[in-house]
Amino acid sequence: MTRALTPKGAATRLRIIEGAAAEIRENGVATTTLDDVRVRTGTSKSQLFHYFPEGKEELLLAVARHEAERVLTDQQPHLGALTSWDAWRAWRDTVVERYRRQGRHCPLNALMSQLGRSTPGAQAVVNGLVDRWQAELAAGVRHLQAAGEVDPGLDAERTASSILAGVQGGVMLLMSTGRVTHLEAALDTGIEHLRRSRPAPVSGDGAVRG
Amino acid sequence: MTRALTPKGAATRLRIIEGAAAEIRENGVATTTLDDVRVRTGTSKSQLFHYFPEGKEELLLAVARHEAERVLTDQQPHLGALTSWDAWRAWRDTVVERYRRQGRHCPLNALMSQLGRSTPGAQAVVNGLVDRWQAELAAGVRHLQAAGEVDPGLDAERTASSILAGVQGGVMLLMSTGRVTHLEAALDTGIEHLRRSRPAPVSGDGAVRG
DNA sequence: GGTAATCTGGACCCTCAAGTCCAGAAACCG
DNA sequence: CGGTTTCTGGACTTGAGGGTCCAGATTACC
Repeated sequence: MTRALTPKGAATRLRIIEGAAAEIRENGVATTTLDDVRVRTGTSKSQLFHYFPEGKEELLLAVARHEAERVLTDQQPHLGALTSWDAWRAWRDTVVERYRRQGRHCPLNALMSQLGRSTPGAQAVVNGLVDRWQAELAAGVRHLQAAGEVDPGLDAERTASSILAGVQGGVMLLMSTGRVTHLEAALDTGIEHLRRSRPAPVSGDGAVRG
Repeated sequence: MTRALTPKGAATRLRIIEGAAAEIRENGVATTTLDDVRVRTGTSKSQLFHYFPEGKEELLLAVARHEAERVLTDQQPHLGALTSWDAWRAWRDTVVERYRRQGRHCPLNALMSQLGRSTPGAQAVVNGLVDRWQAELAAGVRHLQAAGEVDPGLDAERTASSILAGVQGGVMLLMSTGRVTHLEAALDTGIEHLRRSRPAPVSGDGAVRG
């Protein structure tokens, strides 16, 4: 992808990406100019184009990749180990907290709007993120199924897909309205749905709750 | 809001809004210029500023209002009469079809990203849309509750909120990935969740399905 | 019909930000 | 070291697009 980059060069490149990401997180992608990035990162125009020959587009794509990575890592370690109801709840809380803090800005969404979703590069970034996210959730569903906590007849991928949609929509509504209630409602409903799916106890155990 | 507008003027103004909306739907807000709108609507620069003195911002806001209205009317008549499971299913199908057709562009989302969500005007548009949408869904939930089809203990607003989040996220994922499965999964899960909440039949009627 | 408003055409301006260029400093490599 | 590549600084070009202006056409209203 990038050829021959001395340590110094790599550091500068990274500094540019992180500076641009911060700038965009604070002021939005629409108002962020290369000059803003230049000033913030203490670089010059030529450096920007040295490391991102395609110009702004390429830089934004790199920032998008960076932000997509953040989205997932910010949910760890919970997202990677959804093996119990408690783990699911911890994950839920982490997500709510993460986005409550982020508030009304969603850098990734903004970036995508800007880049145009049809660009192959943008496409790849978002597809990768969605696929990985959904896979983790599906794995979590399967864990619960294996533990007999969830109806084994449930389609794990489809359920994960629906939970993911709820999270996405909740975040979008948080951005738009400033209220976190949609996100909470979506997460709670999703988990509740899992819980209630528990198969009618074939062998004793009439209790509703574990 | 707008004072003294002759019929002719009103027509021109509307033509501008609709032309701009179409342009944005086709090419995205980021790439749409006033000149594009001008050409498409057969108007001149001075007309644009005559009808939208604040310039592009004001025009985009008008377009956003227009699109927000479309979002709701496109779901009618079903959204307004969610009084039975069949009505809910019809609504579900309408939504899926509507967004499948719309494909990867979401004018409203793009508009919002562009306008900045903090602008009071943009704020009002999206809040109005969300509130009305959620209210209709909540009304639908209450209908089912009144008919004894849904657990009366369920918080109708919160449930509506969660369904709405699912739709929003499903649409966003449709835009990003091009696949409609998330939206379908979210809607189906939401409705399924309502169905399963049905109180254990106190008086006979052991069947699972109506 | 007159006059006062609204409406329209299009040339012009002006800012801002992306992108280019080249020269010079620093780092790598034999 | 000497040559070559990578890296950096900053002035310059370019063009797009939002916004202004004013003169002239059209319409409303008495």
